[in-house]
Amino acid sequence: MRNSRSDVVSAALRVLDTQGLENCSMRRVATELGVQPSALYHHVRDKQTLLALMADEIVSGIGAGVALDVGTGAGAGAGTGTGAGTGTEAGAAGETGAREAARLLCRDLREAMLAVRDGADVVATASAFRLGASSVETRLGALVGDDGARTLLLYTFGHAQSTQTHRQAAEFGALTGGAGDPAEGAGAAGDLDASFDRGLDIILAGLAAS
Amino acid sequence: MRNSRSDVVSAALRVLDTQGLENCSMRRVATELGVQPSALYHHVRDKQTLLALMADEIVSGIGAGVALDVGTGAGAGAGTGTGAGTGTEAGAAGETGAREAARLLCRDLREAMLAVRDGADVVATASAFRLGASSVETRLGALVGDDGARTLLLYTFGHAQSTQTHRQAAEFGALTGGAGDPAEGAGAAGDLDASFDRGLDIILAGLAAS
DNA sequence: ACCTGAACACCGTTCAAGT
DNA sequence: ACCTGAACACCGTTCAAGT
Repeated sequence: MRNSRSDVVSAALRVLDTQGLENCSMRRVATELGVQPSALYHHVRDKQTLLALMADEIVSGIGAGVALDVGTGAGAGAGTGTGAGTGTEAGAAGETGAREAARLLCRDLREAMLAVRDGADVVATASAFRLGASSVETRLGALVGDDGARTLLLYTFGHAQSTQTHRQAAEFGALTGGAGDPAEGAGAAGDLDASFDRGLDIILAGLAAS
Repeated sequence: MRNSRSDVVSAALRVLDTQGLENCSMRRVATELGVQPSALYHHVRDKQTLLALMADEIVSGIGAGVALDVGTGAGAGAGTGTGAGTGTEAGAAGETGAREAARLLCRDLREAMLAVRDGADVVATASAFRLGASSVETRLGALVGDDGARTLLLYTFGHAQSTQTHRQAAEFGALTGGAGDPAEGAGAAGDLDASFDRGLDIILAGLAAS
């Protein structure tokens, strides 16, 4: 047994991270694996399938530190017992906890995508747009409802893609451009993180207002 | 003068709409134009540039019916005069008008992208991710602030992409699949529109709560 | 200015054949 | 089960040369 399916996925992720999505061809993955291109098709139906497996790998392990059931379980701060008094609401403190858990989940997802070159593109195209594909979507749905989950996910994907596009442009500019305005290069990374958080705030405020 | 730059863009949009983005190659655009592939490079630097021009064309004419300056001008319902009494707020009615104008702009943008096959993909990758590219972003920024504009745009792009992906899958299923559950096919289109509006509501509620 | 013809360095995928 | 070798039908882009 020379190579397994997960060997192929690992090699593909290595190529992705070093060469970028546009150079992540089946032929280069094969070369990375020391094998003929046709050999890949023994492990994977086609390139699209390989990209989906890569996306799964990128988001695997997301939200490990985030409580699973804030509203209903015994996990977070203002847990289970608040039910009877508050009527139709599931408990105000519990709802706040759910939104905070959703916030952490989105931050975690974003971080995982940004950790590998063009990761946001791969994840967004491979898993965002077939409904209910990811466990993250399910967990978000349980926390803030399906509409909220969808809104948060699309925002998170979009902002991560935008972040990676800007970072690549900045890298390119640093290589080709002049001496480089130091303030511009330094401020950019944190600015993008802050920008992401502000958008997250807007959506979470909207969910609170429902 | 055989062909102009905008002839190339038009031909490319025809190919896009009939064959889809994955088949919209320089060579097919050339064929559509009755010309050799190399001739295109007299009008357009490279494929990426052509895609950007196509994106501009797709979103051109958006928001024609939406008032330009709700908060500051004389356009919409509760115009200019409310300022003095309400202090730091620019007038509650004016803010509501701005958010409603933003809602119309986003709906308009979505509609324009959905009007051509894979239009959302083209617009999102070509113009969403270099900041301040579109006039739509500028207009949204004037209405609800930069963070709100970015959040609304990313959501609108993402949802439109998702919508087109699902529609294509449904089409494909209708061709290859069985007799076709009539309720499934009929309900899908309106469901996606309603889903978009609900997400929009969440974000606009969040902006109102700021 | 606009286009042709030919070439270069790539793609994804299939398929018989090997071990 | 896993892989090779060869082929098929494509790509984007460049460049000399034509009119």
